[in-house]
Amino acid sequence: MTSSSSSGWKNRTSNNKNSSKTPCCTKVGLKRGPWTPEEDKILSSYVQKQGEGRWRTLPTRAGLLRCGKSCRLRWMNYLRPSVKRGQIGEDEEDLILRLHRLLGNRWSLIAGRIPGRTDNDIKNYWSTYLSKKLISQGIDPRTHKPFMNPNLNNHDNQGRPPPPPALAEPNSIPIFIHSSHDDSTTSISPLEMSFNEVIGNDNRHEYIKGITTLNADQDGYNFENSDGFIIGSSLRDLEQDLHHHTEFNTEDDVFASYFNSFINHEDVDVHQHPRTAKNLVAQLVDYTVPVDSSPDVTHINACN
DNA sequence: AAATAGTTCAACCGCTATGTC
DNA sequence: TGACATAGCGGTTGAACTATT
Repeated sequence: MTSSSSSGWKNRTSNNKNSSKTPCCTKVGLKRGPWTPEEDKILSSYVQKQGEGRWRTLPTRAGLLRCGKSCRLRWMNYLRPSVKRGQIGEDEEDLILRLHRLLGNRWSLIAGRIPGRTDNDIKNYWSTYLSKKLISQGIDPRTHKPFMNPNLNNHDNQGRPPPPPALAEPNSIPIFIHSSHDDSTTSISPLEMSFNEVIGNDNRHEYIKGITTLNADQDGYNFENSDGFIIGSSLRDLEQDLHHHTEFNTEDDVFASYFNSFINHEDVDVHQHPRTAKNLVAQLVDYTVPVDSSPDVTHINACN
């Protein structure tokens, strides 16, 4: 649907619950509702010439009868050349699911990791399609875990029970993994995280060693995998991501300390707080690894 | 063919974070 | 340090569209 084809946008000003706050678009003479192709053209050419920003005064400068907020939204969500239109692909859907499991409804952060998609796109796709898909699989879209209360698993209108809960997704962000029988670590520049996961039973100690690298410095970080995705854009984002999503909130100080050591390329003694270290690495190494099944951390070390 | 129900998604709102003075 | 402006976020709305009865 293109907004420019619609015409009946109702003025909702009179319906505002809080009438003491005046929405910016209620100013007399300012237009609301769907944008026309002419308005799009004016806004596009103005922003391409003058650049983004100063949205409040942009409408006057550009000759648009819109509020700045509306102009910004139209540009960011629709007119920007980098905005990708069309169907969301399987790979994008998979990434949205995994990022949502980690980040929750933080649409902007999720969108920031999916080139060309806006937060509005992701949000709409989630609420109209993905959340329903998870529910139909017996998975709670808020927690990404199977519904605990069987009453929530509604039978369909023909009395059939819902399908069984989906198994955990396979690790779909490949990282470099090799088998090893020793737990020594190998340096990988510029920063290495290592983990060992015991497989087999107690009598058969076999380790899978996973190694990945995170290029981080004071200006930012990137975490690239073989899918070609670069996850993350700024150090602050990463810090916020991790702090908001650690399930060990009571250990925030330890977590912060580990994290600071990590970004400062300092060695960390993981044995004092193994659970927090495990959580940190689980979050860093692979967005798809649930904390419950994340591997045991044996080492976090800096290398130059 | 018409009525109704359900879905989609652009655009809105209120609120918060951040920057500037 | 506080006031104000601005940018950006997540939640919500509702017209347009599509499917079903």
